[in-house]
Amino acid sequence: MSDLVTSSKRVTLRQLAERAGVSVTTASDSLRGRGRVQAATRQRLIDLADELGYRPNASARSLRRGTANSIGLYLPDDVITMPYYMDLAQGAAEGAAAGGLALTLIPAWRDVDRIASFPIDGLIIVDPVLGDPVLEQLSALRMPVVSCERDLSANDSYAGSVTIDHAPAIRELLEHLSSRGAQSIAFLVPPGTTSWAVEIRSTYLAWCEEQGAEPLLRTLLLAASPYDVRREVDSLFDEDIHPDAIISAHDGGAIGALMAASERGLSIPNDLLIASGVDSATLQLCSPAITAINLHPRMMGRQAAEMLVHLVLGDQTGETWVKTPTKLEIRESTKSSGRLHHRSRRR
Amino acid sequence: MSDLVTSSKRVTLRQLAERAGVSVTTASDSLRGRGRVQAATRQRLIDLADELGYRPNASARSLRRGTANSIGLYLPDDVITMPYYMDLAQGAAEGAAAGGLALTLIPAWRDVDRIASFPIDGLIIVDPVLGDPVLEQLSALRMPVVSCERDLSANDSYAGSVTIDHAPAIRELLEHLSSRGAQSIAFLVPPGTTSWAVEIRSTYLAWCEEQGAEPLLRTLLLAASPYDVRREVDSLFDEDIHPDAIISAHDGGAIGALMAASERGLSIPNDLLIASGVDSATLQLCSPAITAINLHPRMMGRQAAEMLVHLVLGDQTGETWVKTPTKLEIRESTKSSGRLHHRSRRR
DNA sequence: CAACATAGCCGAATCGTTCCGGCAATGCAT
DNA sequence: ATGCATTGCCGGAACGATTCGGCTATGTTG
Repeated sequence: MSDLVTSSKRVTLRQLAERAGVSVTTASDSLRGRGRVQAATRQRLIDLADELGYRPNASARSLRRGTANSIGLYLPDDVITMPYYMDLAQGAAEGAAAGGLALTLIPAWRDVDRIASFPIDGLIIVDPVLGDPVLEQLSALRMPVVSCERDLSANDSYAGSVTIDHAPAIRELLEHLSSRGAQSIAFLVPPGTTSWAVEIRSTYLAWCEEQGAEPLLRTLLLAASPYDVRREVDSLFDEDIHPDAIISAHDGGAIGALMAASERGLSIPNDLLIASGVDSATLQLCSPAITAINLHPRMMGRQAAEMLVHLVLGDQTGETWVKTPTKLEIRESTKSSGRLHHRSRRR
Repeated sequence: MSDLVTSSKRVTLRQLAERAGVSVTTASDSLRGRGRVQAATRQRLIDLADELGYRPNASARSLRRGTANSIGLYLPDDVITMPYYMDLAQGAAEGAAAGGLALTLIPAWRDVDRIASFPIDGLIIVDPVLGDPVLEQLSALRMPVVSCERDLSANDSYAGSVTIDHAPAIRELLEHLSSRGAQSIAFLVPPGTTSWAVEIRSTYLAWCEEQGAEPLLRTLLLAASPYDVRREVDSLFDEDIHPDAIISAHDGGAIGALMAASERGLSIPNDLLIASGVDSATLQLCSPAITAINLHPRMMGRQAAEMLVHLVLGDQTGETWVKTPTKLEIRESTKSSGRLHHRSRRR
């Protein structure tokens, strides 16, 4: 029943200082751990602030410090419906909050000026896409920018980035399929406008070369229509190719492959192995559940946010080039116990 | 090459006023359309502001006005990986930006105090879940709160909400299936902790009653494991039930149903119709593509944000209870041309 | 011409926090 | 006792936009 509870306004630093019988300077210094304040006094202020539920006014702090107390998240516009990005966004929000900053979601309008008009101290660019006009003007933002995944152009505007070693991950998947007896592994991959696409594509080609195998590559937009997906998958069977394994870079392609295969009476994983380069909930619900590479998007978002927080706060500690680990989630779609059953080639 | 371009700092109102040879008051009044300023002077200031690329400092404005210039988005924590929510979030970001506010993504920590510590003027609660401790303390936030979808508890803390008329949407789907010859329609639905679940569940039961049909209801968590999904779907076939249509409230269940059905050698849509209560990209990639209800999440997010912007800015105009339309996306999974082929019942 | 109204503009306070510089009191060495 | 360093605390000036009230000129009315 104290007046503190009933007072509708939030407690200010001045009120806190008055209650404690000290100046606002001392109050501020106590709470921020700055200046020269007796330990006892400092603790008294901290306790009182806690008791009164004092919360510093973010606007005032921002004005004084010349910061916005927030970082922005810039997502690719055509694929934002992928659950991957929602996970990443949540991780970023958590990472930002852990550093005392808020996460502002930037609308998918490809325009630097509009981004610049948001009150943010830094920006996370997710999956920089080659040709995005925004990327070329990042320096105009005059704020630290970190990327999730590399920028393909030789863009030196980034203060840091969180990346994934796709090469070993794809190799692990290829080896896995190979160990299950796959000899002809097809690969569906988006066009090379992101470092992810480029990296997994070249890794696949290199691996094929090493193995002396004929690459079986199909290009498929991330935002491919159902029709496109089916056409590309079908093309793998229509010609006299008959792969015994299909990897799709994104989950939709894997599901499309599963569908096309079962329509043709192929048994997964006995006749054909299927895997996805990105994990998603639906892959687990398929029958058989589809093997996929878990890219840990939530962790990636969190790491990017934490890194950016450090940069924004001028913290010299902290890496600016970190890697997120991957994990191959092996599921039924590649669990054939014996060797693959190779059907006779027919035309 | 002007000093304006090279000056690294942003232009302030004071600098703008000095350049124009007027006071800051006049400058502010001109740009905000307040006070008494000659039309010519006003226009001159507007032009100059545009030329210098003046952007009001959000922190200063916030401090002065006592607002944060931002609204928060609070998402359910266990299902955020659904693409539905990513769409909704993007729509909300756009809606907020259209009103000059930023959208802050609130981390999925169920704690009012932490929400209150974010600099936001209002909050969007997406899919209020019965039992969420945060919902009971919304009034402690002392800011307008709008919801996407109704709150099941008689919570009067909302200043507005965006809802969906699920009843007619589900009825349309049921009628559609019925018109395709379905006589025994099974329904997979989450437990009744959200208004969505409750509404579609009761609509289904009511419709069954009207039709004199035996309801075939299975409860399935939104975040159900693959194992759970399969168990519930299988239970529809294991017993002597043999539905000729299955609706799953969420897309994962529909895919699970499709998988289970094809394993049993059922032909979709000839032996069994399948539909989903929520649309998603993967549903279109299935074979056959799965009929679904498009809930227009992006529009919903946008509407909620716009409504909240109005409330925050004290705008009296604008509805506080709006509805988002739905659209039944009919696809191959329910497009059987003739009547369903009813197999002989066997045990 | 006096009295008053209004248009057009501006000074200065305000929001809440941070932090530079300063002041008094105390400790310490000479 | 004197000089100097250190500790503990505080005054007050920013940060940039908004806005209240007030001040001049000019017009308007009787």
